[in-house]
Amino acid sequence: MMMNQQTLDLRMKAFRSRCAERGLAMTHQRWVIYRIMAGTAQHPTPEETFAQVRKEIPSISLATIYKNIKTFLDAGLLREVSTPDQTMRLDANLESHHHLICASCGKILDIPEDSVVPVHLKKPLPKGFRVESYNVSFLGFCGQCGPGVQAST
Amino acid sequence: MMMNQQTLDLRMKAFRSRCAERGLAMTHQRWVIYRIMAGTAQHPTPEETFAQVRKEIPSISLATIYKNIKTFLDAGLLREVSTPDQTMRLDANLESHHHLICASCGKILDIPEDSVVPVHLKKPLPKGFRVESYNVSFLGFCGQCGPGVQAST
DNA sequence: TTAACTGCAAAGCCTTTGCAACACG
DNA sequence: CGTGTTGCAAAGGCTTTGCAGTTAA
Repeated sequence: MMMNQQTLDLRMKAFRSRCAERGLAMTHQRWVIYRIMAGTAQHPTPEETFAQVRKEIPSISLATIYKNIKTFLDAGLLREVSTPDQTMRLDANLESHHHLICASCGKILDIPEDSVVPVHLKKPLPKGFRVESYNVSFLGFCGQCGPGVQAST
Repeated sequence: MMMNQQTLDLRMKAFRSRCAERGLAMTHQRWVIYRIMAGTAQHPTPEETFAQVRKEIPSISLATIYKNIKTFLDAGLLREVSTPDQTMRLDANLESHHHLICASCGKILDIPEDSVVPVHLKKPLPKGFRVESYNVSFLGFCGQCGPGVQAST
């Protein structure tokens, strides 16, 4: 996960203009929150993001994390992932993709769209329904868990 | 949705033995909760279920609904559906199936497994991951909503 | 009869909101 | 400078828990 200063500057510039396009101020907090979310494939919860951001901005509050997550969702900079968890999980990967979910530890891995043969419907949909997109969730067990193995804490 | 007394008796018997198999007492509350959940394809929330059950058992408490939902989930009589909502949605349809989700009003419709051509992976999975099942969520707009149309309350 | 279940009320999360001080543009 | 943003604290939902009384088997 090495990243040099130049790359970071470029990303910050890109983020700054994406904010500008939407009339959002580019604050230090926003940049750190976004950089951390976009820098992980872990689909972090607000709480996990808070913990990470706090390492850089100890004074940040959880409310700011929540407010900005909402702002980013509205702006289309983040997406919410559906999981059986009772807490929100976020995804900064805006490309169309699918998910691999470990039934034991809950870990979610992304699968690129082109790893899956396009899904077809064999039968007509209920009348009037128009499909815009679809998402496949594969449920199974990751290497660390394996079926029958208890979830590690 | 007509159902005669005989059919109901049969279902109740079936439910009673399913409870017995798992060492669960067959209470009036449990039967009504289960019957109502199994009698709808609407993937009800605990609150919606509470409202329905209350019509028959006005004294029931929301805590009893929650406790029994948990009991049924553990017993495998219900499943939890993943949605972008922040509230739990339940499904008494235990057959393998897929979902059609209206992006506007949030309604979820079931699609039988055999309406979808089996999904294939073109590329290998991350090392060690074993897939047990998968679920396809189609996102779109139902007949009542249509894109661009405001969600009705 | 006895273990399990119910209903109530209180507590526990996660998330949102109101407001004064502060920062971006 | 003015609007938008932050941090704090309090409030709001949804869900869980503890307990005394009740019920199924």
